[in-house]
Amino acid sequence: MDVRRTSLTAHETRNRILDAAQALFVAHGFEATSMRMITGDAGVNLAAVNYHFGSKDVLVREVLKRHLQPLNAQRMQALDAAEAEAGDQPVKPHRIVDAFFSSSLDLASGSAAGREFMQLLGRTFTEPSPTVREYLATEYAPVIGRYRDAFCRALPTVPVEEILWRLHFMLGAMSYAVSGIDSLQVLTGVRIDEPDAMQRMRPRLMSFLLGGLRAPLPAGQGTDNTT
Amino acid sequence: MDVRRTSLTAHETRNRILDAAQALFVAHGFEATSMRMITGDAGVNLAAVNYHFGSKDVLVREVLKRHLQPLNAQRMQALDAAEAEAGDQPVKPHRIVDAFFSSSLDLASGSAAGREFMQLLGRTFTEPSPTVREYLATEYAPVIGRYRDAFCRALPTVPVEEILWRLHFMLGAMSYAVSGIDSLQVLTGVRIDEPDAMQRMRPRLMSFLLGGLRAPLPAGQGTDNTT
DNA sequence: CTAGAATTTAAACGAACGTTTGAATGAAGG
DNA sequence: CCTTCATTCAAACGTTCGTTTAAATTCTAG
Repeated sequence: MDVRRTSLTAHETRNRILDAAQALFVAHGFEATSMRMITGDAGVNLAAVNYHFGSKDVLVREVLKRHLQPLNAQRMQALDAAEAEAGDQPVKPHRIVDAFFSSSLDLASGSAAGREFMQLLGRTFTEPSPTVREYLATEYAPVIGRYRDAFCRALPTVPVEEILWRLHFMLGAMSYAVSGIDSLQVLTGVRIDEPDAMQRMRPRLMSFLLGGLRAPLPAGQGTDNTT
Repeated sequence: MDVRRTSLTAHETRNRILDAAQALFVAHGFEATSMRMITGDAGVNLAAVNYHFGSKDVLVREVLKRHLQPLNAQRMQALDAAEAEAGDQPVKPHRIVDAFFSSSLDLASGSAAGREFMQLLGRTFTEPSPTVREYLATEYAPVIGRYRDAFCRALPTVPVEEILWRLHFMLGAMSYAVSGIDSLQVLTGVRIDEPDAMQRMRPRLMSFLLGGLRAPLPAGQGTDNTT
């Protein structure tokens, strides 16, 4: 009845599968990565994924959850800290942006696995798989809600719809910057593999995001700015 | 020897395959879309794809090429026109941004098929398939080159590396805004299916992009700004 | 030491994949 | 009319997919 008997090696097998799967998902995508590729790279038996995770779909979710859950928790904490520091004043916009995106960039520039995961995460946002989309939505919903509210307090004169659009644009710029770095290579010759690529991108991305956030609102030209 | 005998219906078969394939690629991705799904939706025989295109890989390229080639041609023309209008003066940055992104947004807001294609294109940038990446690179290289030069002339004080980063960020914000609109739905409740969603997004995106482009350069903090 | 659960293993499962084949179909030219 | 050639069609090709099975192995607890 004691479940924790051989769990040490079991956890090791699980982690080896998760590591191999993450690397292969980045390199080939979810669909194009087969169980045999994963178990082969992980050095475990083909049946191990189904034994430890149940199915490939669950494995995909677990690969994402492993790093996304801590990441979003850190995003919450960073906003907590910024709000505590600001007292009863609204947090300044650039602090909110910093809280959200620094958490991501910390993960991306911390380790090779973190960079790998952020690359995967950026791709996953445009993943059509219903399972993946559903998981991402539930995982992100509370975080986005908190940040939306913080932005609304920080920019009380800006309609909430405008704030959501800009949050969306900022998310896109970052996701693409991290995950679509291969296309950047075509344009600039900068490779993400260079260990300091993330560090060099970071201040540039932050400046760009804040510039976009602070841009003048478009004049009410034809669009229904009823709110 | 006369090749144009039954070619009229042949072209029709080709187009029906391309249309069905594009819709399915958007809904399920390249890998998850099978030949049987495509030919079934198109109402043609299973062997038709291999007969008319040779392989699934070629079909994917043809689906992209059909709209991307005209799109990039229009981007070139738009920059030509802006440069002609500016005479020997450098084109203003906001005109360059407008030339590039208006072409995309025109396509996205023109027809349902155009919107569908732009959604597919945004996803394709993060597609790991080597065949697709290679095609995108060759298709985009001359366009990016022209726009990079235009930006360099318009912003002579800004280092080319900074310009490329910002171009990359802008591309990401737009790609994500168009293709990842499903995640926007989670955040805002705005659905891309609404016919005027693109029109409502357009001024907001343009304002955001220009704000990011004009943002102050990050101070040389720790990064090697040797150039 | 031994009973028993947890894990690993090799082998096989049916289903779906992209592609190929050879005959049937249809329209145009001599 | 008959040949010709492009196209369509149903059927099958071999391969790979995710998953399952049952025996072998490893580990722990009593």
